[in-house]
Order: sequence, then C-alpha cells, then structure tokens
Amino acid sequence: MRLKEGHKEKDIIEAAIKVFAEFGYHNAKISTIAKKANVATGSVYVYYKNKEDILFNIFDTLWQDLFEKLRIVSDNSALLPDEKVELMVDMVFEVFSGNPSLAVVFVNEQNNIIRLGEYRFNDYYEKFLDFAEAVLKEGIAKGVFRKEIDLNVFRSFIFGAIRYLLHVWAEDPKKIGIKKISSTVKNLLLHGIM
Amino acid sequence: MRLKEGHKEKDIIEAAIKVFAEFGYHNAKISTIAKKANVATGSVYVYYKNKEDILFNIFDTLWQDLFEKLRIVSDNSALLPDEKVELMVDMVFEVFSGNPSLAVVFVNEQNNIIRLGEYRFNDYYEKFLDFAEAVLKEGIAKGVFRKEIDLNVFRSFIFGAIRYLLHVWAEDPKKIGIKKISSTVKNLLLHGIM
Amino acid sequence: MRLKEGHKEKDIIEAAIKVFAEFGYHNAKISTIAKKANVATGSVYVYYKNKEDILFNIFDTLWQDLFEKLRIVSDNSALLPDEKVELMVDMVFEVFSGNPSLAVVFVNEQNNIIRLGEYRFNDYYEKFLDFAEAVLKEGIAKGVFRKEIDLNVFRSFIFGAIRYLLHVWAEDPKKIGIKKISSTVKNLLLHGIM
Amino acid sequence: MRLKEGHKEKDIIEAAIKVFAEFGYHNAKISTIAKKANVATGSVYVYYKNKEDILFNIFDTLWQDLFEKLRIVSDNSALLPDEKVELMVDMVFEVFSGNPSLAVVFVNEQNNIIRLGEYRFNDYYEKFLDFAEAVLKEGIAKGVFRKEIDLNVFRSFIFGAIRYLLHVWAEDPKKIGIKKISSTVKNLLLHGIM
DNA sequence: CATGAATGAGTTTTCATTCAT
DNA sequence: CATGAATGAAAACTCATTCAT
Repeated sequence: MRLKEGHKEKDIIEAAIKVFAEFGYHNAKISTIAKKANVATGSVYVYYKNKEDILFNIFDTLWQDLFEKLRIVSDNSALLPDEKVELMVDMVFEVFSGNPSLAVVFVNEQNNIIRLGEYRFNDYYEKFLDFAEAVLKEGIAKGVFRKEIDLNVFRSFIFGAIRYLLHVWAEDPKKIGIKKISSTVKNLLLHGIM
Repeated sequence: MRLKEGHKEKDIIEAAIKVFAEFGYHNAKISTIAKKANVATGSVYVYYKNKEDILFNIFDTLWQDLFEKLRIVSDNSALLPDEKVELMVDMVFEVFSGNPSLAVVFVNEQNNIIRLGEYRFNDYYEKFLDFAEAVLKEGIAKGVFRKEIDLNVFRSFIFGAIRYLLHVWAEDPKKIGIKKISSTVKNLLLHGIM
Repeated sequence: MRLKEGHKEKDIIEAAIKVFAEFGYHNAKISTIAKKANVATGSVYVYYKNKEDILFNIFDTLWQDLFEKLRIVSDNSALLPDEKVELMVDMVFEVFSGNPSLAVVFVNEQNNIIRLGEYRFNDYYEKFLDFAEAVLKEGIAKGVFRKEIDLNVFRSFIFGAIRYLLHVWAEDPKKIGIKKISSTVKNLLLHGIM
Repeated sequence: MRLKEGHKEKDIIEAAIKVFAEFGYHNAKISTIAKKANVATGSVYVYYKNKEDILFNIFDTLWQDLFEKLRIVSDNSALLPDEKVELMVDMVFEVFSGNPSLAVVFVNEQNNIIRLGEYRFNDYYEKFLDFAEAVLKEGIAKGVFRKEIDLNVFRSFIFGAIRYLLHVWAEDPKKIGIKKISSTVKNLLLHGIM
C-alpha cells in the first residue's frame, strides 16, 4: 500500500498558518494552502474536515502550548508575584517568537474563531485570563500589588496590550526586537509610566 | 411623488455598522444592510461605490472624530502630561460609549481595512499614535514620566490595551461599566500594578 | 426598477423537467437547466432555494393537479364503481399526456424525492392510494367488485402498473398510443386476462 | 502469509447491494461498500472496473437467474397457460424473497442502468418481457385468454405491477406477506376486480 | 434618485479512481 | 493480490454588483 508520508498533515497546517496570516481566514483559499504545502487540494480534506477545522486545529495546538508553559510558571511557589508576571509575559512572547505568522493568525482570527461557533475556544481563553487573575490576586494578598485594581479590567488590559504588541511585532519582526517589547511591557505593567 | 428624504446615506452607514458588528465584514451581506436601512439593495450603490467603500467611510468618520477630540486635549497647554494622558483615555472611551457596535467594528475590522489596501488608514493610525507619543515625550521632558520607556512600544501597548477593553465592553456593555474600565486603565497606565 | 419578467420561474421549472427527464436528477446540472431556460445560473437560485427545491416544486404541482381531478371523479355519486375506475385511469393518463418528460420525472424520481427526506410526499402518495382504495371498497360494498381482493395489494398493483406504463409511453410516445394503453389497462384491471 | 480467502468478490457485491439499496446508486460511496465488505477501498477496483461495473454485475447475475427459472416454467408443456402465468409470478417473487435489498436495487436502479448506456440490459429486459408475451399468446391461441388484450401493453402492465409491489414489499417485508402479495397479483391478473 | 431582478465569477467540498508500497 | 493515502475534476451555491425600468 501507499504509506502515509507522515508530514503532509503538518505541512498543511504550516502552510495554512502562513496563508491565513497573509490573506486572512476569509480570503485564504484552500487551493492556495494546498499549493503552498505541495499537496493536492483534495488532500487537505484527508486530514481536515473543512476550512474551519484547520483554523480550530491551529488554535487548539497553540492554546495547549500556552497553558502548559503558563502552568509551569504559575505552579512555581518559589517565585514572587511580580516575578511571575514577568515570566508569564516572557513566556507568551517566547511562544510566538519563532513564528510571526502564528502570532498574526492568533491575533487576527480570534473573532472568526468565536463567530464560527466553537465555544471551546471561549473556555480556553477564559482559562488563560484566569491564570492572569490568579497571579494578581496572589500579589494583592501578599501586599505586593495594589488592591484598587479591578481584576476583570486588569486581565483584559494586559491581554489586549500583549496581543496587539504581538501583532505589531509579527507584521515586521525586525522593526522592534521582541526582547525590547517584552521588557517594556513588563516595566509598564508593574510600574506604569510615572 | 417621491419624497427626497435625504437621510438614506446615513441610514445605510448606521445599518452597516450594526451588520458588520454582528456578522463581521465578510459575512455581512449588502442585502442585509439594505434591509436594515429600509432601502433597496441597489440604493446602497447610489451612495457608496462598493462594500469596502462603506467600511472605509465608517473608519474615515471615526478617525476624524478621534483626531478632532484628541487635538483639543493635546493643544491644551494648561494641562500636565499625566492629566493629558487621563483625558485622552477618557476621550477614546467617550467616542464609543454611545455606540458599542461601532467599537466592535473598529476593533474587529482593522485588519480588513489594511488588507483591502487602503493605505490612508495606516496614516490615520500613525498620526493617532504620534499624538500618544508626543504626550509621553512631553512628560519625559518635564521629568514626570520615566525615560526608560520605549516610545514605540508604549504607544502600541496603550493602543492595544484600550482597543481590547473596548471590545470586551462592547460585547456586553452592562457587564463592566465604561467608567470603571477607563479609570482602571488610567490607573494602571500611570502607576502599574505594584 | 427592473421589472420581473414574469416567466422565468416557469421557464426554469419547464427546463428542469426536461433536463431531469433526460439525465436523471443526480446527473442534471443546474447550469444545464439554466441554459435550457435561457437564464443565468444564479437566477435559478432567485426562484428556488436549491436543486431539490426544484424537484419538490415539480411534484407539488403535479400531485395537486392529480388530486383535484381525482376528487371530481371520486365525488361524482352518479357513477358506478367500475365507471369510476375507468375514469380515474383515464384521468391519470390525461394529466401526463401532454408532457412525456413530466411522466418520466414522476416515475423515475419518486425514490429520490423520498430519500431527500421530504415526508410530505409520502402523504400525497398515501392520499392518492386512499382514493383508489375507497373506490374499490365502494365497489365491493355494492357487490360489483370481488371481495377476495386485498385492498393494500390492489392499490399498489394498479399504481405500479400505471406508473410503469406511463414510463414506457413517455420514453417513446409514438410507439404505443396513450389511448390504447389506457383502454387495455382498464380492461385488464376490471376483467383480467381470462 | 496472506490468506487467499477467495470470497472478496462476492462480499463486495453483497455489500454493494445493501449500500445501493440504502442510499441509492448515486449516493453510495465506494468507501462505504468497501467498509461493509471488510475490504480496502482499492480492493474494490481489483475485482470491478468501476462503480457502474458493480451495478452491472448485480443486474447480470439477477437477470440470468430470472431467465433460468423462467425458462423452466415456459418450457414445461404439461402446464396450462394460466398455470404458467401463476408459476411465473410466483417465481419472480421467489427470486427476491430472500433478499429485499436486491429487490430495492432492481426496482430503483433500472433507470440508472439504462442511462449508463449499457444496452445489453435492454436486451435482457426485452427477452424477459417476450417470455410473458409468449405465454399470453399461447393462452390466446388455446382460447384460454381474451384476444382483445394488447400484448405490448399487457407485458408492461404486469411488469410494472409486479415491480412496484416488489418495492413496496422490500421497503417493509413484514407489512404485507409476500405470499399474500403474489396470490393477489395472480388473482387480479387472471380475473380482474369484477 | 430608487428599485430589486438578474447576473456569473469564484470557492468549498466530495468522492471515484489511481498508484506507490 | 491488497492496501488506503493521495489525487483533482466536477458542481452546487453565494452574493457583490449591474442595469432596465
């Protein structure tokens, strides 16, 4: 029999990330993805149920990766709250640092993902924000963070700031170094501009 | 007799904002917009060249509104840098506070706008960020703001944070009050969490 | 405005009957139907939701026509049972006599219609067979028809015989005259071959 | 070691009959047939040239079976014409009685078979109807059957009636017993309803 | 200006068939 | 012979845009 070559599935995802990043989900054609993956159009449907299934797969993998790394930081009881915040910010930038296209897709297609009606992604996202919230709470409890900060607003504040910076960086990775970005973010987050 | 009612153009834009917010630009049908505006499909094309022209119009109006208000704050030499920052944040939330759908469109369709190849919007956006940067520079010069902050990162940091909070608020305006959001943002921005 | 020309809807149905008859439902292309109706492909979708909707429409119209005519015979209390049977047979052949293609579609696509999951057509069909059954019952009650005949089998027997003859005739209307067919059917039905 | 099991060819045909019966020829997938036959998709093409070849095989086997049995009845000079008719009807129902799916395929896919352009099936069918005609002729010659009956119409009449009853029975074999059906058919055929 | 019927280009998806192993 | 991964041709359907009235 014709053996599965074993890399088509991955090739397709990688091609899809690039094509989604370049054209956006709605303007991305399956045929373009297939071509970029050196695969026939029909082969895409051997591995993925349909177009949205490809997008879901990208996000699934990504979130799982994020959680895994986040948990390691979160569970480390030797760290102070502010150190945790710093490490978390670093971690997020690290995940994307080797793959700007993935960052673009992550930022741009969030809405599509939700509009496509797959609610599991809301859960991922909530869970992620809960991590951020937990660290803040811990910091407040230990008297390291200011208690006037609304937790709900905080978590979206930091998520939005990072998400957008990720996008800015991904659009032109050479313009601002990712190190510079993450250190400025950490600084602003902890101390503000004053 | 045919009444020249004279508000079709505006009706269409308002309908479009709602429809774009609900379905996203790509899934929004011209016929749906027309129906919501109580206008025939063909009439949409009397006032707008095509679908993207409607989106461009929404953003044009919006940016002009933002600039006008921003300039007033920026030009007020009686204000301290930190007061300026606070007022600017207030101002942005104010612009959208009466129109959640507009906020959703503003946040979600930014990418489409740019992908559609209309570069004037890059200019709008740059100009807007320049304002933010100018205020920061002024603050640094006056010794009010910390000079370690990278201006380029700062402006995207604040833009991203606000943009996302706008979205969170717009999706469910009753969940978190816009006042609470803007005060927390100002607080975080100036002083950080520590 | 561009006025509805008023005959496109009918043109499409008529073209569809011909194309379905020639190629069968599954091999019939919307584009072929459109071409035959002198209409753009997209116009088909202005009038009909999708391909199966066209088929449903054909059958709806047909069954309604059949019922109307059947009822007139059925309700005529001046007729003897055997006269009713004769008239009903005549009537069915009459309905199709001007439109062989319609007969072909009626006979060949019955299964598709049911497989497509529109159960209203089962009702039509049951109702139709009930008419046949009622006439037989009446005949038995009056002692004109033999009471050994199983009603359930009878109604399918006659339906199948007529349906198939319709098909034979429609495939080549000149081969056997429809008059000859219907008179033989009536004869066989009432008296058998002995 | 690979076992040459030797019944794959038959397994495939049997699976195909079931799948064609359930979904219809056009909606039946080769992969579904293969799965039901416990065989790989590609193996289907080892034994059959293509999809239509499977259908042709089913009909070939079936018709040969029908002819063989028909000839035995037809050639039996000890039988009276009406006895022959009765035996022929019995025989047809017998052929299908153990395999409702085969009956469904036989009835439903007749048209596809002809549309697929294999004309040998027209011959089969003509030959079959000729048998029926011959018996009728013999009966007329012997003065047992009425000579007013048009032979051409007769043979389609009986074919259509039986074909349809076969379908009705096959769709729900428990609803009406096949014995009841065949006895009613014989009765109606010979004596009519009066 | 206003209308909404008509258009047809463009894309996803399916699945019979092939073929490398 | 047997396999099932890979292929790509084919068709339904959508909807922005046009245009006759």
